[in-house]
Amino acid sequence: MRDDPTHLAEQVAVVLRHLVFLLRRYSAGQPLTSQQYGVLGSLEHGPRRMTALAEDHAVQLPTMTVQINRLEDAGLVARGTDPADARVRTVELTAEGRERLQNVRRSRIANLTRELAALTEDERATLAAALPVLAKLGRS
Amino acid sequence: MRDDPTHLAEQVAVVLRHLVFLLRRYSAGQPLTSQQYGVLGSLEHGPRRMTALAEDHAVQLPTMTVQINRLEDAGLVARGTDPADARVRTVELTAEGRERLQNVRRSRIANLTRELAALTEDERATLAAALPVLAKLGRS
DNA sequence: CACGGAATATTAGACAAGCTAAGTTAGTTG
DNA sequence: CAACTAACTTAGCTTGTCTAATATTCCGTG
Repeated sequence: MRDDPTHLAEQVAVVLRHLVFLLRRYSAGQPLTSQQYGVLGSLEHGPRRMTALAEDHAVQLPTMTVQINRLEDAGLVARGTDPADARVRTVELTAEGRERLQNVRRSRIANLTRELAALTEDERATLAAALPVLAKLGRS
Repeated sequence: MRDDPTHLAEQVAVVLRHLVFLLRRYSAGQPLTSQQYGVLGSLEHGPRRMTALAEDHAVQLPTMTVQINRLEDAGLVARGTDPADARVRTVELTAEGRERLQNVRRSRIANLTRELAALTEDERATLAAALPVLAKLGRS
């Protein structure tokens, strides 16, 4: 009964709700929304096309168009074109976008680090061991 | 270095993003939104007042008013009044609301259970051990 | 090479979820 | 009792998402 998947599932469901809640609290009051930071993150390693961004974030293309419009208005990304295919629009970080991304990432990591530092070493080890398992969920 | 909080924080951040993503995918296409199910869940153990619901879900009162309006229109909750204080509106599940909540919960648990069943017993144990630690995050 | 279909993106229009500010009604207190 | 406070609701805004419709470009076939 200790490792009954259904029983475990109920506990996981509770914890997941807690975590979602936490994340929402973390990102309240930031200059950009978490979705927008997510998009910036996708551009970290170079330009991407609209379709790729939409797939990355599991949204429809028009949704991504709206997001990129706003980020472009804010000067954080720039649109370009693919020389090989004029239908394709590319998107890349501006210098300011890159800076913003780094700042936010640092602040997020710092927050999390503070929370993790409050745990015991055993707890951190337990958590670290579970991360690969959590990462596996949903990949099936 | 293995248990350096900053390093761990980076990994946790990645996994959390993954989990949020997962949850969003789970709740796509359901008849109600996950927020609405969340509200139904808060009513499971009896009537609550608007302020209490808003606090539960960390939203402002007007947001909760809108949610309850929709759930009331859908026949899933009913508003009442507090006999001791006429300013207070209470909200409780209707029979249909309770049924809907149970259905969704069953289906969610079933989904999660299926995913967990695909793991090895060791992985489930690792996950189970980490749940209390995850639940501790953000409580500080 | 012209034409039709496929691919890429944007625009338009809808809805949910959140916010703040302002309004209403009902208790509470000097 | 008048003024203040508390509990909600309403109104109006922004963001994020969707689908449907449109524009533009590419490609394959006759």
